[in-house]
Amino acid sequence: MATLSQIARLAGVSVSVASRVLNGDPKLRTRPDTRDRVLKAAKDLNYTANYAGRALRLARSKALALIIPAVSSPLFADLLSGATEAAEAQEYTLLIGRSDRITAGSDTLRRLVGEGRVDGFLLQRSDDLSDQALENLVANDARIVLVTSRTPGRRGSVILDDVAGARLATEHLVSLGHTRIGLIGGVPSSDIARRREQGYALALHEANLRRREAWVRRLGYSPEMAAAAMESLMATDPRPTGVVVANVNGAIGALTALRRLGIDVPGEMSVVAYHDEWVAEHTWPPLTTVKMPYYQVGVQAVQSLLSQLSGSPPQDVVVRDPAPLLVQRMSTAPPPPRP
Amino acid sequence: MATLSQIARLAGVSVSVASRVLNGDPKLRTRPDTRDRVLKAAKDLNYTANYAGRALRLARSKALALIIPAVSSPLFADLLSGATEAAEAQEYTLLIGRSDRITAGSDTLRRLVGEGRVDGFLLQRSDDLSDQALENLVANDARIVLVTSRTPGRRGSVILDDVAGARLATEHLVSLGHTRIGLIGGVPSSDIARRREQGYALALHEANLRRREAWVRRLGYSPEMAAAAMESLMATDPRPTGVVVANVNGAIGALTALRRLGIDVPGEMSVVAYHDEWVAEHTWPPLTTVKMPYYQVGVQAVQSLLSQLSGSPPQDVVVRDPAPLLVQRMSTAPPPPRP
DNA sequence: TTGAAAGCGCTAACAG
DNA sequence: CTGTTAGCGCTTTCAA
Repeated sequence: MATLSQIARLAGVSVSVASRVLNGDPKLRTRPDTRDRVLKAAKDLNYTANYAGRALRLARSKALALIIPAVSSPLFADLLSGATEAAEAQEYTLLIGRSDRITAGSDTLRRLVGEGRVDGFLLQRSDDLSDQALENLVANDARIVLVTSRTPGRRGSVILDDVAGARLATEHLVSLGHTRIGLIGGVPSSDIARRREQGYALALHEANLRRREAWVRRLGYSPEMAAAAMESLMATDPRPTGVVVANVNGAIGALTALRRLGIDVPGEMSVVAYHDEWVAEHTWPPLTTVKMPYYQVGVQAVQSLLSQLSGSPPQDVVVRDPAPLLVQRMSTAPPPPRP
Repeated sequence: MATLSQIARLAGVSVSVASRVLNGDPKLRTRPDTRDRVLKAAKDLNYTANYAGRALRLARSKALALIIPAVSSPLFADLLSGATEAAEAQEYTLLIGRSDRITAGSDTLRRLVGEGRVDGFLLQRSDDLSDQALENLVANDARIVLVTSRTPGRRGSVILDDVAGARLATEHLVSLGHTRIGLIGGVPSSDIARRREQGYALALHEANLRRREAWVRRLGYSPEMAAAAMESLMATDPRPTGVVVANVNGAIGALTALRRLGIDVPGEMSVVAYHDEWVAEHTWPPLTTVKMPYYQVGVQAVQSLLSQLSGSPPQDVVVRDPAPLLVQRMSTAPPPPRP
């Protein structure tokens, strides 16, 4: 590849002029034709600035890393698209990492920025990283923003409006006439799970419905865990007629469990899921979901990170736009008539 | 972060010694205690070599990019894991890009390596990039390996054993007693699709079954396309009693179509899918699939790329290990009795 | 056994 | 309006 000095030589100028022309330095005044010669030389030699040279000089890599737990969830695509889009708009490159590698004692994060490979991180924690471990890990490092989760001891996060989302899901069941509504939620240690449960509780409260501890399960979001949760919910008496599953992938597992038990959906049991993704259209029955602005979380997260990197104090933001949207499909219906 | 010269100063040696100690230069002979002082200093200052400095000096970034079309397919996770694992084993970093951005005229690829951000690529083409466009794009660039696809004019690829996989899927239906077997395949311009169709044809041939053009569809792998294909297959007369769908995500769509049509699976129609993924366990009925070594393709691809980068001539490799595996679930059964 | 020094490609302060 | 120059952090040749 061509280097700056080759451009300069070809254009008959010094490297510094070439550099400034190519970077569009605003406070540079040149004769139009010098400028043109440089531009032409760059085009002729098909010049692209060497990344390492620039990074070394500027002490910035213009790269960010997105660290996420599970790349096998289709949900992840939205977040990634948003982040990629926003990063590219600012001429940043995005690296993907897996957060199951990020354990309490690991220095993966520190190493990546220590090496200068990336300027900062978007970190979506995995559920088995405790608040304490997380805080130790990220300390008050302004080069990190937490995605979808927050932790008390630390600023710099962007999350969904989980209470609004879970509330909308619950209200949907309420509006169909359900009075016995269960929740298949995340693990209790997760702030995300707690917010979603709060939304659920809020909707029940406003509908004057009793919230029964026997109808809530907190095993986690995986299809397997949610399936187990659903099975145990079905063993309660009386059992719920509708359930909100706090994650689509879990809802898919829950549907499987119901099928195994021979329970008709939505005839005997309604299921509404938090989050929407393409698979939800193809389950049986197709899942009624609440679509959350996950893409926008990605966008906002890189914007937050970039502004932290340029010195602004870390903020905790919650993305409310677009608002949670109920995508009505076929897994929900009025409850069966009381015998 | 600490720099080499800080280490050197702290250890009371020159930067050159520090560098060589830290890099484990084999032809360096030092007094044990000099070595120890350097190591200790590095540990005390928590040293990590600056990435840009090294990249600039060595003119290599130690980073690779994986460019794929659809990040929303759970399948992708396997490929990514394999590639990541293999890359990290060689101390390379992996970048993810989306190949829908890589259009015929685009210079995204050239720019990424032109800038020196990455040393090379794994490229999984999107179906709508023609052979010709692809060849123009990648020319004979040794910094690229094609993943899951190949193109006649070019060496340097790693693919699955698609004919074996599709054949296994088809044989499964044959062994259940099906004689009227359809195929929902990829678009005709795709070499991948052609190989899978070949495997299908081969199995039919060996079973002395007639291959009917009316029973094959070539619309593509998306759930929507496969659903459309399935619908039109069901309009044939006589219609097939079993169908192999050349991609899981397509199979999920195909199941949806069958449900819309009120056709019982596997009672009236058996469905077997190429590729396995977690969602396949949770469809209704759970999908019988052929699991392909996708993870290993990821591993092999970075190995191939790395060896191309170090000068070996590009090879075309097909991953056969582990062999395609039939994962029997509930979407396949013997054909209905002939009336 | 160790050190000095050059130079990778780039930007920016400063000088003309 | 344009050029000279220092230096980012690193590896490596060469000399001591």
